[in-house]
Amino acid sequence: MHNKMTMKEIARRLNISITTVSRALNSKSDVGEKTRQAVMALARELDYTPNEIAASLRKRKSSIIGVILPRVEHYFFATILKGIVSSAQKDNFAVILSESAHIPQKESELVGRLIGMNVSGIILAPCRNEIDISYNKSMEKNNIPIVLIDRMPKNYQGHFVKTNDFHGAEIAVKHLIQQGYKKIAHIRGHEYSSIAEDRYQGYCHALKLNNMEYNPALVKTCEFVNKEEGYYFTKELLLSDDKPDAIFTVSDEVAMGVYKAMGELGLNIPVDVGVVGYSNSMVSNFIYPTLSTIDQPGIRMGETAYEFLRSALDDTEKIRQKVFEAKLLIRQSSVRRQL
Amino acid sequence: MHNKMTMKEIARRLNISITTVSRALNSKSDVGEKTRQAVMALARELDYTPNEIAASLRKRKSSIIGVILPRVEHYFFATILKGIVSSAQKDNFAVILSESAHIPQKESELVGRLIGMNVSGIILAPCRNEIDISYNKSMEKNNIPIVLIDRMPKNYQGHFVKTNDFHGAEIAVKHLIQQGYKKIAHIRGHEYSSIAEDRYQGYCHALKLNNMEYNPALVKTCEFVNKEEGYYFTKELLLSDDKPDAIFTVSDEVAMGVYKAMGELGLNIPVDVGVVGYSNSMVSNFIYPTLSTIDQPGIRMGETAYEFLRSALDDTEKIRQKVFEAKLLIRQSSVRRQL
DNA sequence: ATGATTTACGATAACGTTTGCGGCAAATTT
DNA sequence: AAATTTGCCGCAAACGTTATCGTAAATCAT
Repeated sequence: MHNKMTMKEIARRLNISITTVSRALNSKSDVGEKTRQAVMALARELDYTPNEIAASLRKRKSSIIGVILPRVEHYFFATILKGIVSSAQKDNFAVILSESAHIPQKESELVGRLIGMNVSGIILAPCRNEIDISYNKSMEKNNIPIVLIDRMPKNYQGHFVKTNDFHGAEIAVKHLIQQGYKKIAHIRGHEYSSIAEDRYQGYCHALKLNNMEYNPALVKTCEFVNKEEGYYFTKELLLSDDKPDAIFTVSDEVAMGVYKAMGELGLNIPVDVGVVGYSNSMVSNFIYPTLSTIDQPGIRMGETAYEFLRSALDDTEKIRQKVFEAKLLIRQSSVRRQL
Repeated sequence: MHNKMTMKEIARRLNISITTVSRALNSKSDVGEKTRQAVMALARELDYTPNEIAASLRKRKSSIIGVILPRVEHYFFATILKGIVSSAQKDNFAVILSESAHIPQKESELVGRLIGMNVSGIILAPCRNEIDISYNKSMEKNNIPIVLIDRMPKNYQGHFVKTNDFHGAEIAVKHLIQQGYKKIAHIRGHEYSSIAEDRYQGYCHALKLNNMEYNPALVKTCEFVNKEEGYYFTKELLLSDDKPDAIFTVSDEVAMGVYKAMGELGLNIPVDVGVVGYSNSMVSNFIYPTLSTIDQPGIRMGETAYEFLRSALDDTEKIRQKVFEAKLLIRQSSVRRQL
């Protein structure tokens, strides 16, 4: 069990000051070429690894960014994470990952802890669309830049990266209409989720554009946004008087429940009922029939969020915002003529 | 832009020493009840968040653990990560996540950086099964405990959490045999991956146990272990003279390629060819026909790895090892009588 | 040659904590 | 009543860096 190498030790062995060692290793000016070489060589030989903790204490900022996601194992968030981690790694930035589990209070706590760790910035996928304390804590009080991803409060003014959920829903529903479906239901997410709200609005907008009547009985609101609810609401919808002939769901996962219910009811997708999901999860392309869905470029969103954060560290004025356009992937579940 | 709250500031306002503030906040002894209350109250009021960077510099250890995974967006790893993050959060431990991208040298670099960040331990899913430098760097030289997860070098002696890949493969193949399949192919992973090797050995073992001939032409080795290779090798297998009537794949993802190839060849699963995958990915239960596969409890593995690491921090002697038993999930893709 | 600038380095003080040591009352024991 | 323990607290030194400032020597311009 070796003792840990420090600059002090290198300085001692070379008979120079710690200051010089520091300068040499960080390739700053104010250090002679020979001494720099000597320091570098010895550092390599002794397998010196800089103590970034100490450095960031002194510099009052770290090369660590914090990431807070509602759920880490969820595929879409996992791809966002991938984008963040892989691009952060190129810059030698570390990523501290935490999970809010969709609990606003936890989210706020986590922001506090991240600040305590001197992270130089935070990427946050908020659980709700409220004006939130987390944001204030980070940005205004501690001057740590924050980039919101995927969801965000209304009238939010800061950095963000999202997809155009309104438009995504709109083209999904428009597509169903073009396929000849007449009564299109929507299984949506909570009211306090900005993405669910946007998708719902997009759904309404598409109906209006095509002179189709809006029927509140055809809109169901999930609590947990999972398969079980998709299953439950599909049964409810299809066993009611107002039987829809198409269902647009807020997520692919919910659509999985729709499929299951359809199977039990002996209904054919897409002949009897058309289905369009949201997110282009792995599953959607392999399920039978393949599920039409809206593609969200998770990895690129993660990368972009990281880049925004990085540049916000230097230039604090400019506000960076990016809306990725949603893309409709037409597959079997919504194409009537196919059969 | 407020200035950051520090113990010094709290001390100044209460006219006491920083020492006392520290002791009060960390609820140590040697501090009076009234002063403790006062400190706590003021800290809350000022929204003080401790600077953990400074603390961990002084204490020479942090409440941060490092996690290195080959790929973060891969479902199985994402579930492991979930297990780690959610249990770490309960202890107020932070998780630094990095990705080795299956590159051993990167893996080794990352271990170095994590050590530089004073992490108190590392959970590592190694890319290869070589005796690796990363491990030595962490454990022996710096005395930072490390827990390997999922894969590991041969003859590895330290802490680990894995599943019984040998047995998993064995029961998968045994199941195919019991279903009456006679020529069972195996699409496997790299030789230098311990899990691929174990599964391959399990495959061989099951054949031997059932007096079935081992035919090297029926074993294909992937380079990247993805859909494309599954597709490619399936075509190769089924267009050859030695046409198998069942395929056991090293992962569900590879099995996706198998499905695609089957579709193009007009072959029915499971009638013409039986398929069993590995990992119980989300997809497997929704694809048509549903894919029989081996379940790996990713979340529990992550949780266990974290617990091992935590307890290794206190008790450095004991070596902790856990092998989760693999579980066969029989679904449609391997059940012949169904049709 | 003389002054002005540049180069290369060191001494010192931070950054915000924790901790060993010691002080000094009050409380308790002998 | 003296001796000891206990409770509460502060001083000062760390932890391993980096930033600021100063300074001797070397180089430059005049």
